[in-house]
Amino acid sequence: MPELPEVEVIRRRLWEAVHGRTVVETKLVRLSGRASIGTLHGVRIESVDRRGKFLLVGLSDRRSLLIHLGMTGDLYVVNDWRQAPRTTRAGFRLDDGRWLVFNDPRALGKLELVSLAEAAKKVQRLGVEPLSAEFTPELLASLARGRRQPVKPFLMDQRWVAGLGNIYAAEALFEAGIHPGHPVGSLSRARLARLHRLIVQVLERAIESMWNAAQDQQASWIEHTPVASVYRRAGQPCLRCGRPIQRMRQAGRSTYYCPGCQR
DNA sequence: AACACGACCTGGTAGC
DNA sequence: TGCTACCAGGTCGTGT
Repeated sequence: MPELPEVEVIRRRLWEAVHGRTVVETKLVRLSGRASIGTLHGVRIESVDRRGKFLLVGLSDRRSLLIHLGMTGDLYVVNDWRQAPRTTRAGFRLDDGRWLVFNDPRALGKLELVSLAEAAKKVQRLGVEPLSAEFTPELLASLARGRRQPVKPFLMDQRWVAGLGNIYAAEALFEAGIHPGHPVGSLSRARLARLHRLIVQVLERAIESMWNAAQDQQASWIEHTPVASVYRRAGQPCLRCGRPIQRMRQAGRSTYYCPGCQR
């Protein structure tokens, strides 16, 4: 489920819950395939950072837990191991008795324990952070220049801009009034500037609204996106013009858009 | 370059 | 109720 806003909210909740705590026991469950890690104990959690859709949990032994949540991953703290769901893949007991749980029903996530240098290297190939000062209309324009690729797959490619996934790419394009199939390189400067602004806005709004919602909940996943004007709304009327939202296939993924509002 | 497609995995739901 | 088919917020590798 996690794109940038979800991962960011998870990061903030995690930081509040675990910073300065020491891991005293590791439980690995169903941890095959993409997840690999040794056991972990006696190390203090010193930081929880995010880069794109990756979480980096910095440890006192100069190593880092590098986590990608895949499609269905979640990371949170429970008071008791018995509260961890059946689909849990790893758990870390903290020195206050609580458990940091990596829950991942579809098991498409990744969790690995690497050196700080290795972690840095792995996230190095990611593109610009869309909520950083580095992400400007000019940068977006220069990334787009000369590319004939449809704008939506372009936005979802983590090498250019890191953190947008299927939902927020579709939502930002709807807000910007841009058709997802429009070749990114032939969008006007003004439209790219508008897209830039709406990417930032859509992400910030989602973080804010989920962060507020997260204050009330202890451990459960924030169920749905606060901003879904088009995503998964095929056949339903567009909130702006009333025409039915369309679904199309792009690069193997569903794209939702309004044929009236998006050109 | 820009796709399509399959692999990796499991669960929810719509339709019969 | 039970079965099937399709859908799903991601990434990676291969083929065309």
